[in-house]
Amino acid sequence: MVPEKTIERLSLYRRILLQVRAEGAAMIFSHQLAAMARVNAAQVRRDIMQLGCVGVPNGGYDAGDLLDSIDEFLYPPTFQKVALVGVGNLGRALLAHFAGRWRRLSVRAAFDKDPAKVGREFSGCPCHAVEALPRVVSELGISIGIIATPAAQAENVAELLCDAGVRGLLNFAPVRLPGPTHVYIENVDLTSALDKVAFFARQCEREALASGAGGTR
Amino acid sequence: MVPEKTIERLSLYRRILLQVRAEGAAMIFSHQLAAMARVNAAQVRRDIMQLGCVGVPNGGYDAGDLLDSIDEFLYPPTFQKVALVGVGNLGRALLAHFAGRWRRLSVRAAFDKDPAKVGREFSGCPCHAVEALPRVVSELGISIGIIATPAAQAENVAELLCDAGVRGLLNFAPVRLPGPTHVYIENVDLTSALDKVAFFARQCEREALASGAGGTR
DNA sequence: GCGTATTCGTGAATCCATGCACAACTGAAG
DNA sequence: CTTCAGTTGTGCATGGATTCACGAATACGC
Repeated sequence: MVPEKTIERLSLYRRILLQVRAEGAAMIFSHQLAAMARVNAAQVRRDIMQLGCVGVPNGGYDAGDLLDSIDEFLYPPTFQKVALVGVGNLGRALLAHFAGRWRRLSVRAAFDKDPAKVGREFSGCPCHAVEALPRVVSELGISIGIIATPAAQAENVAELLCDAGVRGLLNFAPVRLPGPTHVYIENVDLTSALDKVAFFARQCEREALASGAGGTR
Repeated sequence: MVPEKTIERLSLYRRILLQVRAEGAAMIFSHQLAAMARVNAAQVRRDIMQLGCVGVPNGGYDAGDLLDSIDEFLYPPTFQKVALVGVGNLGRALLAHFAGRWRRLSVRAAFDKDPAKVGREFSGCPCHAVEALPRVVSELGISIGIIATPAAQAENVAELLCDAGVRGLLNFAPVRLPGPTHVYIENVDLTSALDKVAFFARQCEREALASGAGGTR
């Protein structure tokens, strides 16, 4: 119903609006928001329409109202809990990155199979043994899983999480996870991302040389 | 010319093919690759066409040839060097994640403004002061930059890198970077990603409840 | 050699996202 | 009150990516 990209942009608008409000601006125009988010102004207005939020012609949008509408639209009325599996370098970085970033969403449990990590806390989040996953996820009512394990374990972990009742997965392992019905899966492939940048960087290089417009190299 | 998504998938196919070859299979069909990459078989064939690589009807593709073609297509003839800025939690995780993963691509320099980090090595990559960035990037011939700084510094760092001659940027800071011509920019927004999963997880939840088909919660 | 079942390559159709352009509306100035 | 510059909301066109569907080609069994 609501386009995926719109959700991503709303999350971005929210951060921009927080900053805008901190600077004291009460009203904001679509083209201002668009410039800061590096998107088209029409796009911004379309996205805002999805919220049911309206602006006034020649008046713009009320930054506070907009922020509230995004919060209400994007975040749940009840608290939403997240679990992270794989407390390696990436897992710890994600825990630190996500800690305290939301009001009604937080990573409440981490899991790892390394006994040295079990029982410790990482960025305020307790680490359990993987064996305890079904029980802990169930008991805490966790609805989202983040997978930061090596590729080999990813599929297994995904199944564990889904069986335990999770409804969304954010996967950082370099494999594409299958999508069981009624579980939303987002794959973030860091290796592909760098491969892509490397490829198009070379293409830019060639274009720059061909057109004569160019950097230092 | 070549679709962005195709490049991402080729990177994925490559990893799958490495595994397939390790298991001893010589030939592979488009539908097999498609199943493992969770995409459509026609998509796989289209992507492979871009390589100029051909298969034989009813015979499939030669896994080795395919792998070589992808390597040749995706990776540069000359070595490609990468710099990472921001050696925080995320930066260190990325250094560890990317270390030794490619043959003709590697992260050769890291930068941070914390004097305690300057001079040390992280995952085999030396950390320099940010002030040294223009010189080091130039001297080493680095063509790609990874930004893992807080949002506030991201734009500045991006400009530094571009001025130093970088042709591609992979940005993990929670802001959208502007795109100067002839520099390819990829924004990876972790916060948006989790927001998106959280949103659609709730939607899945509702659907599951509505349809009666369901998990444990 | 021949028929059959299977797969590749690709034109056409479909779908989704983005950008353009304009009518409708508002607030301010004269 | 009237005019006018400026903004919102949205129909329409554009474009890119994905899927469908089918002709052409091939391996295999007999």
